[in-house]
Amino acid sequence: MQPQQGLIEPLSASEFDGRADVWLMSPPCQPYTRGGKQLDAEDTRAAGLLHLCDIIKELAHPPRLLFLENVRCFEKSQSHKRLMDALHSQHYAIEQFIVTPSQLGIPNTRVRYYCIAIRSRDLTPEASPGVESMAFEMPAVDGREIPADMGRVGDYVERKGRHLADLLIDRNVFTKNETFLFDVACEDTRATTTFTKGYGRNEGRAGPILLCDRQGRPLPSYPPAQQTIQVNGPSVDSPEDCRIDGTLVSMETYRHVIDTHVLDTRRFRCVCVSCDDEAAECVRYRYFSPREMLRVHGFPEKFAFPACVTTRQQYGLIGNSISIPVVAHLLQYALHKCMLLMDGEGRAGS
DNA sequence: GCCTAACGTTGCGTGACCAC
DNA sequence: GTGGTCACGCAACGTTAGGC
Repeated sequence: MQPQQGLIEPLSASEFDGRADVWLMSPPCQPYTRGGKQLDAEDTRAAGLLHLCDIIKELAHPPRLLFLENVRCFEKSQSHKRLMDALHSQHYAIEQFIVTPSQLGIPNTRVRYYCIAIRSRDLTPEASPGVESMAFEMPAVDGREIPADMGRVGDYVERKGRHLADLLIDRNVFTKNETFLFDVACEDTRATTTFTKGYGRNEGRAGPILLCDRQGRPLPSYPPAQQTIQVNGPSVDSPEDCRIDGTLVSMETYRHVIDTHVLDTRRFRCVCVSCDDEAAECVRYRYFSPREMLRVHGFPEKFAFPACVTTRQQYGLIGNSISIPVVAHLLQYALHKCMLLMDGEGRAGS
C-alpha cells in the first residue's frame, strides 16, 4: 500500500469501510491548544476529524482499534464530544489518557491526550459497552513494569563537536528578557519543559535551554547563586483541578502528571549576564541540538533528516512531533488488549 | 492586574530562481 | 540586467487560561 496525501473531507464512508483494522490519528492541534484561539469545531483545521466522526457512524465494518493523539485541552472540546458520540454509536470500549514522557523515565514534559478505542467484532452493546475512562497513569502492558527511575538530561546531550558552539544563545536574549524565567537544564536535571515548533528561534521561550561552557559542552550542575537573580518559578503547566466530562479530577491526581517542576524546582530561573567577570564568562547557555531533541523524543540514533532539511526546519519538525516511547507504550497496551479480545472471540466461536 | 506558557500567527526582508 | 515569484528566516505581536 502506497502512502497517500490529500484532503479527508471529500472522502465517503465507502472509501473507508473495511479497509483497515487500525486507525492511527493525530489531527491538527491548533483548534484546541492553549496557544491558539481555541475555535474548536469552528476552526477549519478540525474539519477532517469531524468528517471522520461522521464517517465512523456510517461504517458497516469499523476499525477494530482506533488510536488518537492530541494536545491537552482536546478532552474539553466539542470535537472530543463528537468523537465520543461517534465511538459510542459503534459500541467501542474507550480508554483515555493524559500522560507525559516523564512517566516513562524520560526527563521531559510533553503532556498529551491519547484515546484508545477498541471494538469487538460482536456488534452487541453488551460485548462492547462503550465505557470510557480517563487515566493519568501509564497503563501496565502485559505485566511489564514501567521504569521507576527518572533519567538525567545528561543521558541525552552531546558533549563533543564544534557544532555545539553554534548553538550558544546570544547574551542579548537574556538582557532583553531580564524578568523572564527560562527553563535552564544541566546534566543533572531530571525534568524539562515541552519542546515546541518554534524552538531555536523564539528566544528560549519555546522549550528548555542547556547550561554549558563556552564551547557548548554541557555543565553538570547549576552555576553559583550570584549568577541568578531568581531561582523558583512556575511550572510550564501549573496544577489545577480538571473537569472532564463532568468528572472533577483532583488537583493531586493531575499534579503528579503535569507538575514535573517538583522534581527540580531550581531549574526555572532568570538568567543574569550583567556580571561579565571571568567566572561568568565560563558559564553559557545554548539550545539543545536537533540530535538531542530527537533523543528526548525517542527517535532511534540512526534516524537522520534528508540533507535538504535545514536546522530550523528540523527544530520545527521535531517540536511538532510525538514522543515515540509514549505512543509505542500505549500502542503496545492497545494491541495487547486487542489480542486478548480476539482470543476471547476465538474461544466463544469454537 | 500582571505575568507566563503554548505541536501560535503574521508581516516583512532577503535571497534564489526564472523568464524576458 | 531587470522584474516577478517563491520559500525561508526573523521579529514582533496576538490569544487564552491559569497562578499569584
